[in-house]
Amino acid sequence: MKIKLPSLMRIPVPSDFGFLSTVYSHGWCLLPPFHAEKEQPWLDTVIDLPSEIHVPVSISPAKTQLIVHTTTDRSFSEEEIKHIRMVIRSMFRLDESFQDFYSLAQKFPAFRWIRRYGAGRLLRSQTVFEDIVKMICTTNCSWSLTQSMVNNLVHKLGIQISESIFAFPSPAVLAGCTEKFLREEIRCGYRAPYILAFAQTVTYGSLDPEKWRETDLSTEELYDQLHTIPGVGPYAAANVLKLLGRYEHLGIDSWCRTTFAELRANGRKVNDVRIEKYYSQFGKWRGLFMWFDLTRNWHQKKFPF
DNA sequence: GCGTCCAGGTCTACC
DNA sequence: GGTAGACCTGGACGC
Repeated sequence: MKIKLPSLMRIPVPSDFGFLSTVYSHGWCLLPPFHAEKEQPWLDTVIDLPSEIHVPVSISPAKTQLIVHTTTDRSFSEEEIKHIRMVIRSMFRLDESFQDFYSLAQKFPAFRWIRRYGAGRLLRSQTVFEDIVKMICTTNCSWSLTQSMVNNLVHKLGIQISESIFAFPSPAVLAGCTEKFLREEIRCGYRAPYILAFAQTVTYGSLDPEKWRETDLSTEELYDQLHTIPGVGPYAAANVLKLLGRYEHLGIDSWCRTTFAELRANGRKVNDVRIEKYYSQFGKWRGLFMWFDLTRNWHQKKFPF
């Protein structure tokens, strides 16, 4: 039986969930298919159904719920509606428990703000594949170049939904590209062979990164597997791990070093050993503590987007 | 407008 | 195991 997707789909959220704090938890909300307007309480994106239908949605918060609007007037099966709901819950990390994280944060006065602001959740893409491709695009370049690469990927290879809305390209589409195209049209530079090889391994090989969101592998085993992907080094592997719900690695980059130095060392240059040592007091949550420590100003003053 | 320099994370070759 | 250099791009800067 086919039923119409309601223009208002409502998804309950946990009491410790903060919509804006999650949307602006890091830069992903500015990379398409995500689209967020400066501090406006909604997030646009495109949900890809298994039937290869792409559904544009706009998500906004209510008191204890997310409200999902869609502009499409097509009908959806119950399974498709279930899929849309599951994807949105996964993007906003609604099914992850942050109780232990908040309990630990409460013990440190400097970190009590995190729960107060409903922060703690890191926005993630629809698929692990998309998160990894985007993470490779953040390596060794400025944020503006990352935006340029992802914009090109989506607008030149993704399915067009409307005039301005595109879906993220599938592994198969990326696997069918040439290295030359990725270099010259997407402007990926030397990352082109890495992205191509990853997409081809996912499409034609045995690698299924989506399994990593539900796996019995230890964090170190998972880290090692991520590290085997060409183009994914310590920084990228650690930050993909955070999007998989594992926070034991810090994923320190140059911005983290500079910000830590300003925040906790009076501007003096610090090495990674000192940063690791400082956050080791937060145990398995240390990666998340580091991130929200360094981005505290975003939440308390003004999001930098 | 043009040329040069620099920052950024990963990989590879070398010691 | 540690280190140096190459990879590539866009932005900043000087002329």
